[in-house]
Amino acid sequence: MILDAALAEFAEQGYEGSTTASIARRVGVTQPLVHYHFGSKEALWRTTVDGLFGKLQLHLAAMQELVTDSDSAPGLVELTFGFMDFAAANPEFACILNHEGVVQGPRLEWLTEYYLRPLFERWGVYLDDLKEAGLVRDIPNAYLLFVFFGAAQHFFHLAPLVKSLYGIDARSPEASQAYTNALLEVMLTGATKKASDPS
Amino acid sequence: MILDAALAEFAEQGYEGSTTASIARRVGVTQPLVHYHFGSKEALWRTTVDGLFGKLQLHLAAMQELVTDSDSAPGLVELTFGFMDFAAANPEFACILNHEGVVQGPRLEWLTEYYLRPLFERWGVYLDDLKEAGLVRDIPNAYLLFVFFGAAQHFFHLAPLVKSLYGIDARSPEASQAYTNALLEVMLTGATKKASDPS
DNA sequence: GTCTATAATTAGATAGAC
DNA sequence: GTCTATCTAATTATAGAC
Repeated sequence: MILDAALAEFAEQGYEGSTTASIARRVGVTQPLVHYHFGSKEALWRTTVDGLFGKLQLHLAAMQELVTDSDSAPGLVELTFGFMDFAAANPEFACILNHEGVVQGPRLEWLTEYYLRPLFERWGVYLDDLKEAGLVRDIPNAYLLFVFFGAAQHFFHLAPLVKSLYGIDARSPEASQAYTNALLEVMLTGATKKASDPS
Repeated sequence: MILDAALAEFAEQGYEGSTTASIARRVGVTQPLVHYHFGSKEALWRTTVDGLFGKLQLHLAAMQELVTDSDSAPGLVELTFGFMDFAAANPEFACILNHEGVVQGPRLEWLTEYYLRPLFERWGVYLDDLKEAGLVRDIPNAYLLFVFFGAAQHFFHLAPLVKSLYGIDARSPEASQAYTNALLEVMLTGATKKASDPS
């Protein structure tokens, strides 16, 4: 499938570093075929990203169905767990965001407008509710979300670096689960040991 | 200065996406001049990264001089503050790591061996000490450090995305300081509000 | 749909004048 | 040291056969 190869290539190399010839080589077809199907490199990139965010939206919608409560706390938990789940299973998501988020330009504007702003605003509404209820600290959403967002993605995004440093396969189910637990523990209660903790 | 332009280009575009012609254009010189000074694109990349990590090491050494205590806690605090300081002032650091950390290869191996493993091991020694002293939770260093590392870099690394989403200039001194405070608060005590907190 | 052939442009790198 | 000129290979994209 050309789109799978394109996702892998764009995730690893970024838009500028990717070539339609290399994408074609991954699938074992010729380079002009990529243009026949998608028109241009730019159009291929958009179709690829559309597919990725479509997958995220489907994943989040499936999780959100389980939440019937009108309260914000379960909504935030499901959104957060759902996102971490997705980020662990689809490291290309973090890779593409980390490539595109560093330079202003039409691709970033498009990503923000269509996909990222709605996602962050959904999170923001939950957080505002929970701050008002006195359950979450009074830290601006931009900071709170980037702390979570950065920590949630880094481990999976930089899987080859994790492997090189610690010999851990960050994309294995065991490591994913363990990292998710560690992150949520730190996000909820901090990394320091409290007097009330079990020794 | 060619090296400054190279750092900006490699940070924004990654190695594959960067061109020696574009780097030359940033400084207003011709493309062959880049080769005259550095020999090849690969050699230019290494010289650029050497300079960046050299700057980090100088920065950390200057901070560490202030720590005379043999205890681990002040050492960890200085290393952590020093790193965040540096990451905020040099967002290219995070950009380059996020480009190179996603694909196995000679550049990543070189980065890990020469610069990243020593840095992470230094952090690890402090953390092990503090875990033994019962001050830090019993979470593997790989997880603990990637939570911090990811959160610490994300905000500065994705400054254009932060701008696009929240209108905040992540690289301004005020935002840097506020984000650093927020991150340390969450890392130390979590994002949830405790009964003991002031209302 | 998938291929071969190829056009137009751009890449990294070298030679040689000043 | 910095330039112009240039080589070779690779890039996006199109035309046309099957």
